[in-house]
Amino acid sequence: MKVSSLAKALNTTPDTVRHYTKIGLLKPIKGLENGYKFYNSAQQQRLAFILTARHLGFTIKDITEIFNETDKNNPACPIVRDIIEKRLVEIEQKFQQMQTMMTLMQQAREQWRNMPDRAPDSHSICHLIDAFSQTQTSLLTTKIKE
Amino acid sequence: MKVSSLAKALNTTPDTVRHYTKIGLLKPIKGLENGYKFYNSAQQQRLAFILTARHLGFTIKDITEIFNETDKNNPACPIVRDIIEKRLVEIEQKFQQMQTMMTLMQQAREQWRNMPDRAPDSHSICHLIDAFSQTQTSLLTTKIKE
DNA sequence: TATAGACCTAGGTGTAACACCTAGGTCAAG
DNA sequence: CTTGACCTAGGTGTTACACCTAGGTCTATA
Repeated sequence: MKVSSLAKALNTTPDTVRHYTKIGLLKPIKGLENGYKFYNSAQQQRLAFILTARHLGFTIKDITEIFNETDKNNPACPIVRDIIEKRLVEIEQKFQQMQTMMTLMQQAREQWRNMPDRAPDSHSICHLIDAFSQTQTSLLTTKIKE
Repeated sequence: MKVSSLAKALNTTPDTVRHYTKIGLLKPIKGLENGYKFYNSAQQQRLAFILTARHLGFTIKDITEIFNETDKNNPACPIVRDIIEKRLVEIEQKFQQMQTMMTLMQQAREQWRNMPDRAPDSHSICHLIDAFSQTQTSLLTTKIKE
């Protein structure tokens, strides 16, 4: 199989296949005459593995480490279990941060509905933004708490 | 104010201040003798603005566009309202995607608890990962639906 | 006054995982 | 024989900084 057919078969892009090849995750056979790369079914299996792992939040580095073991016939399972724990901690944290930001943005949108447009002046570049500065929001929080 | 004191004052890093300066968002005055950069209160205001906008999910490009207007004394409010809408759509979408991935990862972690370690063989690199391949999961979904 | 320690500069590199572009070679069909 | 679809290697762009380097500056102290 050549690049594009492999990509199509596994529902990804030729560029992605080339990328994985370039960084050594896939090892096609190079045609002697024209330099074209050919992927056999073992390589197809590898690509399928990579795509699934990426789908599960594994990084390219993670996958490289896994292949380092499996290529020596060592089981990857222990590493895989470790990795998912790490990546889950990370994603859960990012998820929280994202939610926090999203909520703030939604608050801003709502609050701004009732605020007029205003030209910038010496003490404010844009009062909409100003209303959400750290100092302003802490004042707000304080007020709410009172 | 020099770089570090400005950074400290607004609770950010000297590198961030230098970065914003390099890309033209901040315009300090350069000391003639030693080339040190000095930030006045207008620049401090700009930095505060940038930090708040970043906090609200605005990109550097967004902020650049805003300054393009405010520097001509045009109101930034209409742009600001537009931007938050765009960024909210984006973040809400990413949030969903992230949640989907996170849920899948959590499912994997649970499911893997009951699965043994296994060495790689010719038809499987790691059966834990395999269990979540597109084809496998669609089979699973099908089974569940039946 | 010499020096150490804290600060500053400009400029470069690294990050993640590809997407996209370029210039040029290859292949199959009509 | 040409056209169109495919391939190659290699380079750039994306985001917002963090970090590093080599070298100059400032200040307090011994």
